[in-house]
Amino acid sequence: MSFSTSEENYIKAIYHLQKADGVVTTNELAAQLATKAASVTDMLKKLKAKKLLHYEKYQGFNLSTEGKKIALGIVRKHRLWEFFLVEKLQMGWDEVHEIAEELEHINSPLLIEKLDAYLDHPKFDPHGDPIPDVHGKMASNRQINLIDLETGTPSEVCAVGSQSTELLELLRHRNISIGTRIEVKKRFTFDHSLEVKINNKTSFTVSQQLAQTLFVKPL
Amino acid sequence: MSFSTSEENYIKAIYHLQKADGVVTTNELAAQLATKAASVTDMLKKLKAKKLLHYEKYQGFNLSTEGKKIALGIVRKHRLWEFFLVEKLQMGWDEVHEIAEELEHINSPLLIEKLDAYLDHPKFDPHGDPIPDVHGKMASNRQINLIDLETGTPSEVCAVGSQSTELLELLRHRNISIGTRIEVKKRFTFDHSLEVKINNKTSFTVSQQLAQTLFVKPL
DNA sequence: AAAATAATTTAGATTTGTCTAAATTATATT
DNA sequence: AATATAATTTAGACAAATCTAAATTATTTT
Repeated sequence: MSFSTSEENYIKAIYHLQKADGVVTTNELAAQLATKAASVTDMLKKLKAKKLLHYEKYQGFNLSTEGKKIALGIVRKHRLWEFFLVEKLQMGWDEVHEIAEELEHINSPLLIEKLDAYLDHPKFDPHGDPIPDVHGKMASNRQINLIDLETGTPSEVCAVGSQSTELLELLRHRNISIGTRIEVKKRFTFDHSLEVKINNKTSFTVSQQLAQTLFVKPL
Repeated sequence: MSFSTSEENYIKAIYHLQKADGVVTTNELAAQLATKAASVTDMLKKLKAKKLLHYEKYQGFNLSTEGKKIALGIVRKHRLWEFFLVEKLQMGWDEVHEIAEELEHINSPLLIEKLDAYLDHPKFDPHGDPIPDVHGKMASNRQINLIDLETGTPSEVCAVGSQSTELLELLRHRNISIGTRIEVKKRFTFDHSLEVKINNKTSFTVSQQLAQTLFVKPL
């Protein structure tokens, strides 16, 4: 079965709102989609009829197992395209979201598998969010971008936003790899660079660009 | 101004049907779009109101200057995406059309300029059709794929479907470049390879894959 | 627990793009 | 030139997705 762009947007929005297994309300969803509550109610009936969500009048709603599967497929497409736009087309990570919102509705499993392979099966998108695999599985890490790590919080490098040789060369030179302990010592607002200490030993400066491609898990 | 997917499909179909400056008829267009004549009439009124075509009841129609500009923009997107799918994602040139039909409606001038640059400003898509530039200009060559060239017709190499180093290496080795005279001597149906003669001198065999990336202009 | 307020749903209308069936216009045939 | 046929347009209906305004249900307040 295949879904309209509108249906897909509702499914994705519910997915993001229901975090874990919470229940979503009509007004919440209407706000998220910049639409009216009445429109949401109409769509809920349709999605319920298609067995994509659990919904009883006035009681809130959340995605069924099938609905979650659909949502993860859309999230997968969105994040793979974002990765492509930043990594291959050199777009800024702040200007790719809207374009990915359109690309995510292109319907071709073959295309997405080819794209995934071409990008070398990335695990995280440029914002650090994990990319679900074909079966909907993804890294559940509560990871954040190094640039967003609070000063003084010990943490561990858990992902890199790119596989480019240039980046890997720099990381090797700095002795940074997955699992390396890292802590922000000081931030310079002028150029958004950071002074970090790794493995409680070596200290050095990290550029904004590098900090944006490194993902860490606070310990 | 921006257009719906449906409007864009009508504009593109009219563009392809009106070849040069011919007039298109309602039934023709209905057949092309697999829709009914009545639906076409409805849309024609809308497009006329938007000044995208010249249309008088019962008299046929064709694109206005503005309409052609829109059409060329869509054709540009379609062919750039096809090039991307074949060249980068390694898809077969027979399986990319439908996907490009969806991708061509993504609306982001920045995206298309970035994609064009990433692909190294290709002049022809994988089927040998010229790709319009940002201003709608394109090679007007009546060129065809080498694989479609009739046996015994002298012709001239006028484009290559890719800029990959692997291809360029092979072409240098074979002494083939833009302007080289080429003629098909024999075809082998088993593997679709061709025996060709270049510059009326050297003969050798050309694989199906190579023949599909070479474009020639019959003399 | 009743009244007031907030959230949600229903009813009915609108827009876009489509359709069928009927009416109109153009073209071809005799 | 009149008639038959083919092409096109009009009229009216329908589905999807949205909206406003009114009605209903839930929640909060006193």
